[in-house]
Amino acid sequence: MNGDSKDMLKLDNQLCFALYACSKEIISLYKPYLNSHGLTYTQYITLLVLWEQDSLSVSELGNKLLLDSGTLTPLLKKLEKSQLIERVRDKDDERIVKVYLTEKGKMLQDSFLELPQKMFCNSGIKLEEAIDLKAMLNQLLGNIRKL
Amino acid sequence: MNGDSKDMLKLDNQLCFALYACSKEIISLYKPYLNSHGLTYTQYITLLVLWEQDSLSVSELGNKLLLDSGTLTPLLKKLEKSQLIERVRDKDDERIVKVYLTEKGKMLQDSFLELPQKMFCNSGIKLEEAIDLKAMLNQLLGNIRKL
DNA sequence: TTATATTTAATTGTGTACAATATAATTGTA
DNA sequence: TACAATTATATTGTACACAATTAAATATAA
Repeated sequence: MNGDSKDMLKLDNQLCFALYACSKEIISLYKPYLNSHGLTYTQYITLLVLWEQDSLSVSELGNKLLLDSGTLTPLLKKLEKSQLIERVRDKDDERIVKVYLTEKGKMLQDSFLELPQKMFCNSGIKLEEAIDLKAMLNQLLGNIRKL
Repeated sequence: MNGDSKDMLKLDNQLCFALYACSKEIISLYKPYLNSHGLTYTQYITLLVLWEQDSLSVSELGNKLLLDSGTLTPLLKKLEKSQLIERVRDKDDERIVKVYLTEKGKMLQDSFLELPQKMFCNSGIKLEEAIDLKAMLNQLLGNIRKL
């Protein structure tokens, strides 16, 4: 009984560590591609959201990316400094800062159109498995965020 | 064609983001339990390894946890300050720092014996799914680390 | 309408992560 | 034995990540 409990505490039996490690390792596969454009992974997924829907507020970005203003504010300032986005305080509600892609930011999307395919190949995973895996992750994420 | 490429770039189609988000959210479920013992998640998994096998070097810990000395050195110093471990430079090879659990560090394991079960319930995932999910993650991790 | 509450970003502080570099100890080899 | 190459850890610098707090703007209620 106590032995079972100790077994469950082994690193290799931790689903959470598998997630944590996998996440980091996959992100590290992105780095060569992203670095060559001066981007980090977090900056990249922020751009993914904006390419899909421009002119979001900081909190809307945070809701989609599951990041708070403590992470996003400095990150967005960096993207602004590299002239990929603009941060504009909303005229109607001055609490809100809206984020807009610049022309340079919009154009940058073209450089990444092939990246998902490239990353998929790098991962060496089968399409079926990738679909299953993502479905399970999304369901798990849904469970957690309902709490 | 171009439309497909843009679809693939949507955040919701990114396996990597699902992993990244899931990892963070599950870790956040651990926080209440860990904080009450003054631990972070990374400190916790470091202790998991040491509870399984005491007296590892910094690089051995790093190999298991997929962390480098830049992360581990300050983390281990914090665990040492809270008297859960000791860092001892190896007599035979002075390059090596070995990490030992203190009595207090060994005892602490008892406080966490029920945590895996608790976390599993919190996640709301089915046992079968958790097993499948971990198997897929470990295989993916294996693929990546073979590159 | 004025006081209170809520919302939104920004700031501060702590703790990872990791690349790049530094330093010291050890090993391999001419 | 010297000395170059390697190994192990530590340090530095940059960038998240998030809790807690602050501050400003807006909404709500008495």
